[in-house]
Amino acid sequence: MKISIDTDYCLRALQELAYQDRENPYSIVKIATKRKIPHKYLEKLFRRLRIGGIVKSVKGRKGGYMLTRDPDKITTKDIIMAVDGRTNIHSCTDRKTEKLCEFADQCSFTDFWTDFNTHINDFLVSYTLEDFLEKGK
Amino acid sequence: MKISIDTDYCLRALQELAYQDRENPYSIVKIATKRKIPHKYLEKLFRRLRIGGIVKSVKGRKGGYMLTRDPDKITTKDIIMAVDGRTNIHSCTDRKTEKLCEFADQCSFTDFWTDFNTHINDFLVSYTLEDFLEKGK
DNA sequence: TTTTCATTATGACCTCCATGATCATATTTT
DNA sequence: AAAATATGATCATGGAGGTCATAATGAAAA
Repeated sequence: MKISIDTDYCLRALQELAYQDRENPYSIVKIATKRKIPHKYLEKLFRRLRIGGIVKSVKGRKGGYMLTRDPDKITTKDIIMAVDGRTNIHSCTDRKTEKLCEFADQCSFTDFWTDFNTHINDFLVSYTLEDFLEKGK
Repeated sequence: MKISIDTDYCLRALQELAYQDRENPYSIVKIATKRKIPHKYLEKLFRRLRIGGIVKSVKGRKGGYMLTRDPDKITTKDIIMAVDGRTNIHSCTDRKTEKLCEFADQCSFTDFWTDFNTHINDFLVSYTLEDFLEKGK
């Protein structure tokens, strides 16, 4: 039960990107060096963010990345979903086959896990990228 | 951001133990075979639960484990703390040195992580082992 | 009283996968 | 040509998950 370093990197990188001009692409190398993130690694993360619809890319010289929408429209849930593929802390599925446990409906833990997932989800939806920007800068 | 299998195992095992007579030790082998948990692995987990004050042990023949207190006095937070050593999802510390980030007080993410940890903590405290026992059995 | 046996106690060890990170190379556009 | 993204292969490592061997303990059988 720990946040992945991927999420951590993405939050910092997206914060940096949010400070830039929305209309001009900003390169990964700049973000990476500024925020001290391995830039080859950040490339991979931004690929996921692009597929997840958080950022869009412009190729070639003068290219780079831009946010697809205003920071207050990007929740932490959106970001974690894009980068990790899920936000639920537990699913009543087999760890290997991914199949739902056949006793889930009669299991006394199911409600607990569902409730837990919901709490986390609600929390993550309540924070947006906007919340991480210093006002007045 | 995923619950450890250790937590999962412990919840099931403690539920099983909670169904037994509080005054008589119940052996790990019985719990393990009943709940289909590798018993050698469960031994290690119960060591942590004992050190964490969730269960107490009786050695020798007829020995085994017992809960140290009533199920409604054992929260999921207690269990996860005992078995994983923490319940916080993120700490603003270096992953290797464990030292607190020197910019934590001026960092715009600190509040978010603190808030996140608090939410999870509150949630975990609100559930006890009692909640997982079928009434009327 | 002695022995046996079922249990916990402890630490070393093993295996494997996910995480974290790099490299090489292709593609695009100024 | 240069500077950027795009993509996939590959590498390294730690931690998660699990096993093994052996000692210590204490109740019950002999």
